[in-house]
Amino acid sequence: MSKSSRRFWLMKSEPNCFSIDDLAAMPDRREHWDGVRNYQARNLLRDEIKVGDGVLFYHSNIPSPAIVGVAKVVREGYPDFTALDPTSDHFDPKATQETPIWYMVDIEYVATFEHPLDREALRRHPLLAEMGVLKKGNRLSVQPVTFEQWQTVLEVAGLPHLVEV
DNA sequence: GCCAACGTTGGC
DNA sequence: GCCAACGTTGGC
Repeated sequence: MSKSSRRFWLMKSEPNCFSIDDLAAMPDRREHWDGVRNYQARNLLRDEIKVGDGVLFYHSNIPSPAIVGVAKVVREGYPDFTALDPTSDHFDPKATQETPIWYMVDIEYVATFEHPLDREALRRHPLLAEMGVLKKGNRLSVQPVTFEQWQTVLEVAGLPHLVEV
């Protein structure tokens, strides 16, 4: 098989909450992507996102929102235990062991861009201007990215060798 | 801080 | 099942 079946995603995080530096600083450079409380994103985490998929790490809710680096999926959808934890900010009283409702995946740090790709840079590029993250009102915290967009982001970021990582 | 867009909730 | 009210997201 010449074409791999892996897919590509963009995941948003507020860096004040969890940044790419935080991911890189984890002991094994891995962390679970918890706290997603939107059904559309939940369905992606539970059903679509597979081990080996590529992740564009996006920092939101800051003066200059941007794609700041790359990660990869190392564990597929499993119940988001923070929904069961009454002390968690992400606690959901409707979630139970039997019906967890919310799911998460684990990702592993791959690289940080020397120069983050901000929204202006994305808009400037014909292939990237179509990305969901640029669309007005798009609030999905996990969203699909095409291979072409993935490849282009890595090329623009000066890390073309990571396209196949 | 503003506000548009969106998702969820709950009365009816 | 409709829809208004509300809360949240997130760029600017």
